[in-house]
Amino acid sequence: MNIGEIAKRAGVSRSTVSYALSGKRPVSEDTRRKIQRVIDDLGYQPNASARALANGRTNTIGLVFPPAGNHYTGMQLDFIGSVTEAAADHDYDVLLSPSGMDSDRSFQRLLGERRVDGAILMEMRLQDDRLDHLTEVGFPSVAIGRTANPQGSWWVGLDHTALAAACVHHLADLGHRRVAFVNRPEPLLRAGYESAHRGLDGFTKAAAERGLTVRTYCCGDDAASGQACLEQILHDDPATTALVTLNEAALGGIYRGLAQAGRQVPHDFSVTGVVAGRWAETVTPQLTAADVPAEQMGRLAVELLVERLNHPAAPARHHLLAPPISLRASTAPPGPGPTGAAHDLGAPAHP
Amino acid sequence: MNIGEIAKRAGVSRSTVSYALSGKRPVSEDTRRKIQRVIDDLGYQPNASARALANGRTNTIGLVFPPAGNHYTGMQLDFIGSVTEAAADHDYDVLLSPSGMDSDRSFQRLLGERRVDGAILMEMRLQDDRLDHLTEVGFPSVAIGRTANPQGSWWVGLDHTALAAACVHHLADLGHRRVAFVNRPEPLLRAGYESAHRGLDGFTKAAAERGLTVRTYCCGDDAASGQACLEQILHDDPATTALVTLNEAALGGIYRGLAQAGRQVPHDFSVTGVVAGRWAETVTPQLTAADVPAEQMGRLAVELLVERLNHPAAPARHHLLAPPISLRASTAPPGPGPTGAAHDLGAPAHP
DNA sequence: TTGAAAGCGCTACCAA
DNA sequence: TTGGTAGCGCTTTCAA
Repeated sequence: MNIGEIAKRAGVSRSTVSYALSGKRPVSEDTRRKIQRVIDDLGYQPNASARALANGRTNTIGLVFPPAGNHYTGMQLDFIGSVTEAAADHDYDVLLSPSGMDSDRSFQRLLGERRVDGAILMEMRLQDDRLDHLTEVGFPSVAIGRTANPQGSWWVGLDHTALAAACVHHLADLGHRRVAFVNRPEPLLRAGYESAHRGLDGFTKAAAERGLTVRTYCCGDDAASGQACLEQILHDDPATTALVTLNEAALGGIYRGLAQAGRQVPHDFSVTGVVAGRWAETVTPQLTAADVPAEQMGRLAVELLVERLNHPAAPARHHLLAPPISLRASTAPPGPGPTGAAHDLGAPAHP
Repeated sequence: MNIGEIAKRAGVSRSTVSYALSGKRPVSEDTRRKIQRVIDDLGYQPNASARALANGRTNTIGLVFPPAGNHYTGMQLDFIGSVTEAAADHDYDVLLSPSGMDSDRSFQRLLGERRVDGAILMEMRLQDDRLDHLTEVGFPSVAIGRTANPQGSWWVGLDHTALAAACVHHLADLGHRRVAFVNRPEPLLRAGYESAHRGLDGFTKAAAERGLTVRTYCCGDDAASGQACLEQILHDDPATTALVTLNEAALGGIYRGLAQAGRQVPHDFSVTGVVAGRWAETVTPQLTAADVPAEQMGRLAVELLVERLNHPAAPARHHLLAPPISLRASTAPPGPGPTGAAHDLGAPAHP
């Protein structure tokens, strides 16, 4: 059933039906009611492809979500969920593309075949060929994350530098002097992942500023790697009393490694980092962390994109978020150190 | 740029270009090369909407993934990831719909506006209005999960009954007599969630068979609820020595509750259940569980759907999976009970 | 306030 | 082996 059928049954022309639907031209209350009745009776819905072909808009946005290595992280799920729901609120559908690079078949389909009106990019890199490509061809997009040079582009990002620094200051304030940093997997760092780089930067600078002794590690996105990484940390410097992590998926493994090394959190060892709140609360003790507001970020990204689609000439806008650290239960002043067996020295070793 | 432009530059007709692209009609090697050259030069890609309009296929599949309550679970992420990648392998794109019900706007768009060729349904209920609707209008779909009466429909599911029963037998074999069951949230159970119902069934029957004393609980999909639920369990029957859970998101909270109650896993208390392997390994000790093969299920669902799309008259097919229990570290023979302080009975040497 | 008709870009039928 | 052309179902301009 198509618009012609509706027109015939309502005794009007196809254009009138179209206008009655879109409201782009006045239609007498009478005919509009007549048409609506037929539409309701037949449960008519206009064909999306035809509509897209005729007016050049698909009412679909592309969500480019490459796997971060072998698999996806919990944070990505939060983004996908919030983007999809926000999009639905604006009557947009979301088309998924698992593309890691500009040259992916799936990415090419998205753009080249004009399946979507605009795109939201996840897992940004400091130099991002996907974004370069989009900007070059003038395709509307909003990034979750920002490149090294984000001027003139649309994005909603997290101030990873400030967040990692805040973690360092928090630990330094508690009296920690020897702190490790657990980053995302090495391949991602090499690929130029924004969060990994800026986080590392923020950590390093703040640590230098506070005169801390630090070591930095890359760590696979899974529990086993987290555990291995923690073992490495304690092996490299048993006097380490705290760590900062960006690696949500490794968190469970880090805790396990700590437990097996006989370090109790937070008495013997403090853990903090940048992690979506929902996942920070699954570990025991709950993680004191800068909570990634994934829900809000997804929603903002959609809103920016919709705005951009509606106003093609609008100047670039962005949101840089820097959520505060949520104090939970995984940090405390440093304990007596690796040799001590007592867990009850109320006071920090280094005030 | 469109197919006409290509035709003009290659000095052939539009139909020839079309056939050269689709291969549905022989084209001389000469002209095909000429055409290909122009296409490569201009980077031409056919417009998806036009193509969809002309041949009635969108090359897109819909993934209907309703939030399970307030938010999404880790397992859903695994499904989304595997479905998207499997679809990409078949040159299909994936359109997301957060629809919980047949009547959702987003669901109606998917079908009514013919945005997709077929759909994959997640979060099945025993009576599922979405599937009823799809079947009624003859829309090709594959469900991840199955209804009470799955005959004649396409699905890939998990034998939750057998899986939950296997957990019970595993615990009974170890000597546990008082066992709790931690289900998905109550609203989902009331809504008729398949996994929640069949899991509960399998648990109850197997427990009766083994003469166990049991209590069953519903539990919110988050750590806080898990903790609260565990407290309730120990309050209701402090002699409980083990539990079976389907609730992956509550797992961290369950462990926390156990720790706070002074029960060590697995010495004083055993935990097992049905959980995607990746998440079972984030807790310490790692969870002995029937691993949900989410990756495989997503892939199978796509393959079934593609088969169905290519052979509209093919008889319904399905896959019922029943993965074995992966023995990890969270179960052991029951300890001395709630009063005992000794943690060094016959349990495994390794914490 | 309404209708007729020309596209949108592609596919596939009918002829040659 | 190729070209011409009539749709696919909708939007929108032009006329009335």
